[in-house]
Amino acid sequence: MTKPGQHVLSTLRQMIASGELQAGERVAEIPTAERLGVSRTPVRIAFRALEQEGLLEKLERRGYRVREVSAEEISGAVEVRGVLEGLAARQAAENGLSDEQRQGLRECLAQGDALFATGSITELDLEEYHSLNQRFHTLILEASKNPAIVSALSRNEHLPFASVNALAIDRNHLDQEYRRFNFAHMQHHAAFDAIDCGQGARAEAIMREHANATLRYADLFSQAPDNSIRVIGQDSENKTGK
Amino acid sequence: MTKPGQHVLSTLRQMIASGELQAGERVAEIPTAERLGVSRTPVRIAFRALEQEGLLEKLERRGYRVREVSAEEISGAVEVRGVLEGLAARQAAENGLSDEQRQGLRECLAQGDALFATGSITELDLEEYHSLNQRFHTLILEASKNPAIVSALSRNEHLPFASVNALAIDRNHLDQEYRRFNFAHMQHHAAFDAIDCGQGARAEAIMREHANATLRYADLFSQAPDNSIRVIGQDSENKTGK
DNA sequence: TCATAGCAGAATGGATCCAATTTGACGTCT
DNA sequence: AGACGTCAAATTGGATCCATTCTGCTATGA
Repeated sequence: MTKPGQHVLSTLRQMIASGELQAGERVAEIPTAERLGVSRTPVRIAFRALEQEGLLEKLERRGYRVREVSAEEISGAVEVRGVLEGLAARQAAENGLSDEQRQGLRECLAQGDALFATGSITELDLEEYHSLNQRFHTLILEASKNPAIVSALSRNEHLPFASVNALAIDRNHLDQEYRRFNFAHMQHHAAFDAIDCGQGARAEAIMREHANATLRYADLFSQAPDNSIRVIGQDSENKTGK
Repeated sequence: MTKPGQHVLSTLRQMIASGELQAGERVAEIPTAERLGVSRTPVRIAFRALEQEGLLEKLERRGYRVREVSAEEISGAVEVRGVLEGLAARQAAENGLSDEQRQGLRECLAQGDALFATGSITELDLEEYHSLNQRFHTLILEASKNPAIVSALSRNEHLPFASVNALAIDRNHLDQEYRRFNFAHMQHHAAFDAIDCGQGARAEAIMREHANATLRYADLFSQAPDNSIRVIGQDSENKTGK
């Protein structure tokens, strides 16, 4: 923990993503500070940042609340991600890839090929493919040489992805997940091909559609959010309907 | 000043946009706090926010520095704005406009028509058109019903727009500005027509190209030989090449 | 019995205090 | 003369303290 401030921020992010802080739950500075063993100052900073990221919403004079993300919001964010990564792919195609960028993308594709070669996939492989996927997308963003895309995306990075990534892997239907990720991987191949050939419009179209692959489609939207407002603290059993 | 914290933030933003804090200049918490007559706490919060907005960059253990925005960065941000507003226009076309949205957009167009009807334009008119323009764009973003677009855009709101909007009006060539804004206004008409007819793809294409109208094109990039963008203000004679 | 006023508790926002770390300079040694 | 080590100044980061304000309950009066 070389940077305690950043540590508080990422810890809270993780607590939200993991569901330790449930959607709709109220969070206050003092209990959170005590819980994490730090002072109120870094917590205050972190709350502001998390509000910016869309993970918290401010209740005037009553602290913050973990935002509930609706299905529409997620699909809207996915669409935003689609056009931005589409733009990135187009600009990457127009700029041309450097040798190391091409190399990095090819490695991602090859490692993915190896993963899917067996015809089945384990839970562990999914984790590995996930990091592979992240790397591929990051490389395309870099290749666009447009930092504004990253900025615009960083807002959505946690809102849809923290929710979707935690949710989107259905470990009870690994065969179904296999097909979904295999399809996404094929889109990666197509996107790389288009970028490497300098086909900007095609690369854009592929990446734009590809964003939808981060969803499990209708399957995703079946969770009922709890509308009750609770304050986190030591007495969480005291959350009776009051 | 009901919200001093917000006040500090917007004051600093204004100081950067107006050039009172020059690009590349270092800013520290204590002098800034004394200058604004507040404590270090709100300044610290504001610096974090300004860093997020891309107006400041952090120097490790040495405070912050006002970022210099390159021409490439601005054109990249404009392109991001283009695809996002294009997406908004398409979704607005797909969703259909509500009666009041249609009414609001038509009012913007009519007021713009009145402004341009005389065939010439004064500096005052430019200010008015500017607010008109803002309203039009905001209405389209609202009509998209996709808050993620606004989120993604808010990051870019200050970086390119604070610079470009202040920059982009060349008060010495109002006739040229007239033609430029007239063209932009025609694009507004076209965009509204496409949205109102439910032509999503056409609306998207128009708004996407329209983003470039926020630039003075090549003219913009010929003023700063060092690639840095300067803000025109009251003391524009002090812009010696240094 | 219901409504209103007042009071206590709680929570944020800002100010100040303390600690840790880095920068830059100065002096000395090789 | 140059380089290295040490020291002081400055600056951020975290912790604590005080003021303000909002909420919710309670008590009293109609």
